[in-house]
Amino acid sequence: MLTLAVSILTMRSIRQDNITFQRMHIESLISYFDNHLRLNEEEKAFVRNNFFEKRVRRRQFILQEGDVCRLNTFVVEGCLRMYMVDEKGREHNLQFAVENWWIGDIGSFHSEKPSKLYIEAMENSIILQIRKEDQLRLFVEHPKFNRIFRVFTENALVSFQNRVLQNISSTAEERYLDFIARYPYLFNRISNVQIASYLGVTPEFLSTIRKKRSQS
Amino acid sequence: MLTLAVSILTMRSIRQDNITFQRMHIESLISYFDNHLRLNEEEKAFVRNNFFEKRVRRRQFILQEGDVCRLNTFVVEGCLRMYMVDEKGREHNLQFAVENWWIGDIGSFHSEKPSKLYIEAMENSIILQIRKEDQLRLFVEHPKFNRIFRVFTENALVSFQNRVLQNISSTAEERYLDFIARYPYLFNRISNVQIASYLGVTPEFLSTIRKKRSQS
DNA sequence: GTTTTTTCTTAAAGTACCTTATTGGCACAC
DNA sequence: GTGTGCCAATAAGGTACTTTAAGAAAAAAC
Repeated sequence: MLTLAVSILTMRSIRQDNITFQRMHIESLISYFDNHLRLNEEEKAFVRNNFFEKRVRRRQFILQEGDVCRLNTFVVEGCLRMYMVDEKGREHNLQFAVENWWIGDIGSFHSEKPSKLYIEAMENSIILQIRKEDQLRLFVEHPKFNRIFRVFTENALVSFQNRVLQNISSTAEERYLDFIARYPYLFNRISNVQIASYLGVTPEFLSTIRKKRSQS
Repeated sequence: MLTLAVSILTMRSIRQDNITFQRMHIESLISYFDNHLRLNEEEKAFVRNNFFEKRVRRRQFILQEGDVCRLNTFVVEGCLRMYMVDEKGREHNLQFAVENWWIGDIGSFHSEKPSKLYIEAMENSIILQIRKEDQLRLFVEHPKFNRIFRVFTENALVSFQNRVLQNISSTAEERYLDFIARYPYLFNRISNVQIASYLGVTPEFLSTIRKKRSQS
């Protein structure tokens, strides 16, 4: 009898923890927004009601070529990558996303045309997603989010501009060093194959770059 | 006396034309906005009062390395380019802008840090510019523009993403063909030196690509 | 209309990077 | 234990692209 009571208590405690834990995730998105532009209670409620949590396991896809991207994704925990497969079957990483990053095929999301991209979890991950129609409502009913997302998009644009500049002006070695300097937390977390694909070189050539650097 | 009268008339007529002409320019920006999201009279008035027209001649700069980019620029007529100069003195074109395009160093505009970019007119051009503080007022006083500029920025982001994908996955020849297909009006208008710099290859190599293509 | 500058082309030698193939190491499944 | 990926490293031969130099054509400046 005593044992039973303890076991029920334990279960309840675990359940409680899970609820707290899940609530924490959407709250971390809310505080993320709130840090950019203070939200009122209505706006917070909209976020709570329209983003839903999802858990994806390593190697699971949240978008595949040919699908229309109908969800915008915020990463709470874990790591994902977005990539293209060319006609020779080679993969090319367009973007990684770890904690507090957004990921999605914006082009497909807006045009509602089939995406040419894949988004795959590289680790077991926890994400928050919103449907396109809800995001549109978000922008109409709570115009503040236009401003927030305009700034996010501008920041993303700047980093892609820098990447283009690097690609047309730097060697693979320079791009690798810049990657390490810019994303030290990624560099320790993902394989060199993935980094090579992001930089636009073969893993073999990245390996020779690394060797050369470790020697000098 | 008659001659004098005629000459005054002519002058007035020219002056009149210029005024009409100038008014037309800001109106073309207004109808550009209006096509994206219908503007009311207040919003139109704000645009009329806060964008100012400027004429720049070929080879003139509207931004130079080290300057903070404090203006956002809309091209009414002409053609400009934005580029970086690397440590070896080579120029790398990040973007062109012709009629109805926006150009500016968004990173510097927001951070107010010195830009690493140049923006130079490649033809005599007519542009409309807004100061940063006025654009911020635009966003606060007329929230609709957050939405408009969010969409512009998203479109720009998509095209830079495509460019990154191309740079890491395609050969110079493929990128050249794509450039021609995507921007036929630019291809006829700017020199191959500039196109090469945009694609990230030397003019000499672009020349061999062109030769190879003209033969087959 | 002439000079000056810029653009386009060609060619040869050099370098950055790719392809293919082979190896060994490490994690995970059966 | 043995098989089965997946990842990192290495090497040799090949290709894409650069560098340098030089000449001709076109455009811009005077």
